[in-house]
Amino acid sequence: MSPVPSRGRRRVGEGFFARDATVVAPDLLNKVFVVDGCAGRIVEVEAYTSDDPASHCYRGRTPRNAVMFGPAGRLYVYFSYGMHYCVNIVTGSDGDGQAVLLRAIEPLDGVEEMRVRRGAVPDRSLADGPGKLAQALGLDLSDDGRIADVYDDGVAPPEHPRVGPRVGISQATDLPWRFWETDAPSVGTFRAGGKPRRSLAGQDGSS
DNA sequence: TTTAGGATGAACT
DNA sequence: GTTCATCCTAAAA
Repeated sequence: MSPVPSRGRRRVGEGFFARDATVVAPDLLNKVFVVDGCAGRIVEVEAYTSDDPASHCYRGRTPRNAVMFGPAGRLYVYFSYGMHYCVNIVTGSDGDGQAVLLRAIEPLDGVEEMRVRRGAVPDRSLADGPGKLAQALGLDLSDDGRIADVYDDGVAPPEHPRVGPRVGISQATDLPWRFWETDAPSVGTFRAGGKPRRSLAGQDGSS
């Protein structure tokens, strides 16, 4: 077993996550998420805070989201739509009820293992969505609450990450708390609601 | 290339 | 009974 990535990668401690989700989220871009020998660079995330109507913890603590109210740096995994899991990393102070949803990663290590779990798909499609990400890394409810392994391999977060409204929710869709890496091939071709506009910054410049 | 709609299980009110 | 932070397939341009 060689997949333990210690050389050249520095583990991100709990202090990193013990900040506001809206701060941690963009800072997580380009970090390396490691699970049981599989690793991927985080290229798309969404922040969820306790003030957020779209967040599971908005209405208070429940058995399902209990982990979110615990200490930062843990995984919050839940089952959604009867078909897939979603992976979050708990942020903020103990008891805050915040998390950052991992939406997409770029496979780095354990690609073969991911492909076994995901099937024969292009690399960029191995984990280019919340559900696929969980499947590729083999995460499920039994991983709820485990310590998140995030590493910094020296690649800084993008200075100007793409920012936009979050996807797939029906509330608070105006909150620009979705961040993604501009050049990541794993992001960009999703469904209508999630696809970034061709020019978020430049706008249409019509006329 | 883009858009639209259906499927599916668990938790919450 | 309703909601849900998604994914996949089909069809059209």
